[in-house]
Amino acid sequence: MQILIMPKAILQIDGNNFYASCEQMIDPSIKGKALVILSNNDGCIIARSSEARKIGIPMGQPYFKLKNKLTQLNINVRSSNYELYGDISNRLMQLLRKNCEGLEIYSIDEAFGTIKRPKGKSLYKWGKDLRALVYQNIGIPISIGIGETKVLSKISNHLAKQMQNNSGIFDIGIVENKDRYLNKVKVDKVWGIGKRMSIWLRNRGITNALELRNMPSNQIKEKYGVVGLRIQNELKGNLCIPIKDRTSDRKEICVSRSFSYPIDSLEELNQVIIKYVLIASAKLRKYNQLSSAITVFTNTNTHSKNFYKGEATGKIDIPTSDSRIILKKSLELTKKIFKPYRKLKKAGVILQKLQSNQYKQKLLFNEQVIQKEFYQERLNYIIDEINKKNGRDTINWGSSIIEKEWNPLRKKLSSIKTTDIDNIPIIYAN
DNA sequence: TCTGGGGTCCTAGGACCC
DNA sequence: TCTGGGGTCCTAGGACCC
Repeated sequence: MQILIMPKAILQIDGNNFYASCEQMIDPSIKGKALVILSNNDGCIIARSSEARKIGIPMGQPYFKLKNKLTQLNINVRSSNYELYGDISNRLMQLLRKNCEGLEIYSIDEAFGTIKRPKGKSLYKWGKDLRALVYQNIGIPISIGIGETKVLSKISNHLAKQMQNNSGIFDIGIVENKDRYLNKVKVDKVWGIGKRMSIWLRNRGITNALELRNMPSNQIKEKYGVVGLRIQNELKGNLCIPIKDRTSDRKEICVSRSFSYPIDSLEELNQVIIKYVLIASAKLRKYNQLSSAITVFTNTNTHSKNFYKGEATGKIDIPTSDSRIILKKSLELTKKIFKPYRKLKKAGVILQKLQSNQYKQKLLFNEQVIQKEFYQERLNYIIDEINKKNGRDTINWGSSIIEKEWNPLRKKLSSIKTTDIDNIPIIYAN
């Protein structure tokens, strides 16, 4: 991991209503209209266009509860199309990287950047130009918050979204009356303050960012240790959470899904675990990393009475990214967590203890083993390449043939116009 | 009938070592 | 009566994030 040199200004950039904006970008017929995006299995609402937000459609609600209302109000609905969002995200991040000094990609729709601040000057104009450039090239509206630390730039972005005339840009690093702005931000909107902490703070009369910044730090430290202290320090303008280059230093890789219908046999559970292991180990190879521990887990419906959760972890002696070795281990673990007569609703695998493959232990054994390892690596590589070109399931291990029906439902999926050649829009010229 | 998926970081406590 | 002190490593679980 590379920690970048302490900068003068931190930027926090995010795509507005990112999933909804992506959908609206590829389908002009829903531009400017109310739209919601559903999670896997079309379960919950996980994103809304600003129009849907204005109407008062809540976030995180189960779709089945709101289905009628959405139809009545004529609100557009889409299943989540992660291939599309991932592709747009890559383009966005590439453009941002070109225009910032340092960049930390924080999530699919969000990044922290660094830029030198011209002495005592606001970066508002600079941000406005960047925003225009992104809209022109990617077609997605963004917001930019600027401040001295990550926590302050997050707050700045939050405020930017509320200011009608600011075009989604705000620079809290240079404003005259900073405290007045901090006073406006509710304490639970501060980055790093979640449900538990905000209840604790409110019980002590701390309701906004300004009060949090000014409260005695020993109280925070006693209750929330360095984590709490860091947030307070960042509010004071002292950079404690560095900008990181996280392109290759993931700590774990998790692949998990809910099934479209419950599973109750070991064979079926094995099948889905195999599928998830293959996705996870391909990711591992993509990031040039090796894993030396794996966890598999499964559970029944979280809302049911006899909730069951099984979890097992196993070590892999020599760190690897070889699908076959990881598969073998994961199936041993699957046997441990399977319970008959339980209607399993979800399962997943987590690859842990990741390390870079630059430091791979060389085997000390004979030539034959090295040869075998070499061919194994080639085999994995070739499978990845073929799947990258032709789609994830083009070629696969014999054991992973899977019944389609377990795969999550996406009834209202948009087509993938930017990543799939068959879906490229056709324009007819007269 | 129906309730997402993928991460990070920190701490406490146990096992073990000298 | 009295029961060292310091350290590391690992794991489970909490809290938070998008």
